Amino acid sequence: MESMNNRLRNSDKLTMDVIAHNLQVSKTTVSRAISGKGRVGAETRDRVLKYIESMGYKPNSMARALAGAKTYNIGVVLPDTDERGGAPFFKDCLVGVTEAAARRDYDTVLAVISYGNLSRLERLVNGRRVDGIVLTRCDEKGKMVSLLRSQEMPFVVIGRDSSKSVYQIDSDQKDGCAELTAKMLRESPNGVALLAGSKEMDIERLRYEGYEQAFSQAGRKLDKSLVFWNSEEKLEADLDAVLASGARGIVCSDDLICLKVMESLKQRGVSVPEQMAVASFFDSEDLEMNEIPITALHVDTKVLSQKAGDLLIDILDGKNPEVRNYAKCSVLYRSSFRDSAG
Amino acid sequence: MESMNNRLRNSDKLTMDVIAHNLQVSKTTVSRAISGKGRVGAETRDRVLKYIESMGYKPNSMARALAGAKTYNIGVVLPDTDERGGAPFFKDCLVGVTEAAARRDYDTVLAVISYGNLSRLERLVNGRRVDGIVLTRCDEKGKMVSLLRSQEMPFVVIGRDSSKSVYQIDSDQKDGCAELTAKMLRESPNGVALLAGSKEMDIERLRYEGYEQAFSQAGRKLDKSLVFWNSEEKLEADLDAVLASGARGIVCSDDLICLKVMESLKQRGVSVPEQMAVASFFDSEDLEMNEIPITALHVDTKVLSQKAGDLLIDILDGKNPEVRNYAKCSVLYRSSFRDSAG
DNA sequence: CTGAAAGCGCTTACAG
DNA sequence: CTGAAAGCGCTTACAG
Repeated sequence: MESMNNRLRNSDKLTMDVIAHNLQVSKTTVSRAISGKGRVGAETRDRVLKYIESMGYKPNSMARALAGAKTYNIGVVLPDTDERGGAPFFKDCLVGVTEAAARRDYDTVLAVISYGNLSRLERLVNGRRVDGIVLTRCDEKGKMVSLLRSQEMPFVVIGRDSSKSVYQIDSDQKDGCAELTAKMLRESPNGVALLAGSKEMDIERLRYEGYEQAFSQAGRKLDKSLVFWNSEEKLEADLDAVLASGARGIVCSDDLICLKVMESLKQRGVSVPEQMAVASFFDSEDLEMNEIPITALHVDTKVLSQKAGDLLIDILDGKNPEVRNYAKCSVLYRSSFRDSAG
Repeated sequence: MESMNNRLRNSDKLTMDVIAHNLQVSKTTVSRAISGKGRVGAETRDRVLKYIESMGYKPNSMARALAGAKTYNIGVVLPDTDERGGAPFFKDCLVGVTEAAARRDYDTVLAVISYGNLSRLERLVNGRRVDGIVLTRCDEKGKMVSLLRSQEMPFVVIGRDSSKSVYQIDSDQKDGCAELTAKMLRESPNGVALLAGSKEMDIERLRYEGYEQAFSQAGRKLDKSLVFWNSEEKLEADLDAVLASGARGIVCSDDLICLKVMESLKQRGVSVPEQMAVASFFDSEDLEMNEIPITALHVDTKVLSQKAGDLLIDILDGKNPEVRNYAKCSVLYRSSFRDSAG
């Protein structure tokens, strides 16, 4: 009878009060057993844990949020535009952040931003509906950063941000370029040429550093005459030089240059990869869909965004992580260059 | 001095209590002015509203959630798989639902589901982190429906669901087919042929109904000899018949049939759209990318999902909407058939 | 190790 | 039309 009464009471609404009453302990003890914070006797803790498990009790998240001044929600900002090929990137971001968040007991709330209108983000931030924000690729990042700073809302950026004080998580292109170059170098005794873009661009210099690093790590001499800057503008001449050099491998700093290289090599009757290995430091669908699919350095958006979620929650947990963080790039081997070692 | 004191106090943390104190009214009044529920003098209301506006006050959403037993969050479920071409669909769903939600002061929380593991959804539901759920295309919909029902969590499904009691929002293919057929009929005095799939399939019969409707609405006689079921299997024979009939238009019930039709017409030297107009009742990227881009009925995922969000919130607001709801399809005109009227 | 009590910032009967 | 007060379901000093 007694137990039946309890069941009836409980089935109505199971709260810490009810649990405490049924277990003859205090609400405080129940709370501590669940959260793991504060001392509780091991025996008591187990009893509580077992009971809530058996009853399928889940703490009310809103009450927890209010009392603890934490929402356990993180916001993810994405643009409402559908740029060509952009959708997979954003879906991967969302999935990655959400998985990382879920593992640490956070949920993900969306803010969809139209150009010129940050109201959706303001809502999340001003209404304190989230504890922190992940910013994905979007216009007006600058404005958002100002807003978040002024409201003292913690945030991280997926991708490179020039500010030294913005938590960010980017792909480790330098290491990736080094890895790809190293692989090619191993099979190309006469060197590997680099067809790069403008030296003025940070990203181009970074890729060059990776290229450089592969040589020094392999203990090989870098032949500067095989490095071509601004290559789009004088591709044919550069390729003449590469072919004359006897090098059997080319790395291109992006997909556009690479596509042109492939076309020119085809014109010249140079077969890829038999006579010349080719790879790109930047992947794109066009590389995959090319007549001869092209090996390229690939950024795994899901991994990148998982790290972004983890980074944000580290910050929320009061840890002091690095401001700039990098996720490893992977080489996606396709026909234009195969790693015979692997 | 006094006012400065207030400013200092307020800048610390602006709550209803502080506002009530500063305005010499009760918290109750402030709350009512903001929510619009319960009577407040117009003058008082305006004073409150003006004040909170000037102070940039935003009610704490967690407190509101706890007190009101409403989270003002809706959950959206999506799979973690990246099926080919699926990403745009899910991004559009998310954006659509989120926009509809935002307009009605709700936020969107994600639940990413891996196959065989509903724990992420359970978290949202059991922890009462959301007031309702939007289910997108995913495996295990059946299990989810059971879970949601057992927890009495309101939900809607994007797409057709066979259950008569599941709130759902689907594209209005019947009307769309009718519209497309009607347009073609107007320019094809000798009739429009339908190359369909299996009569056993609901969706195929539905499309046929749309086709039929176009005839009756136009006051034209439907020539059954121009309707071909299971057309994939005997396409050449069917096309022989269509061409012999003198019909100048063909609608195909899906993209696969349509692609085959285009190929066969090319073989036969029949030029599209000059000698034969062609369109599909189901769009796909392949239709857009075809040598002759093909006109097709298009489902606007964003509109569909906006309606899903609105439907869910209608339910949450205690309205009693229809169980089955439809969003208009639109005809995407491409080269294979142009609407000369438009 | 454990508990009584205050407090998080709202909403909403209930009583003027 | 307006307010005092209880309550939403937790967390967390504070005091044993």
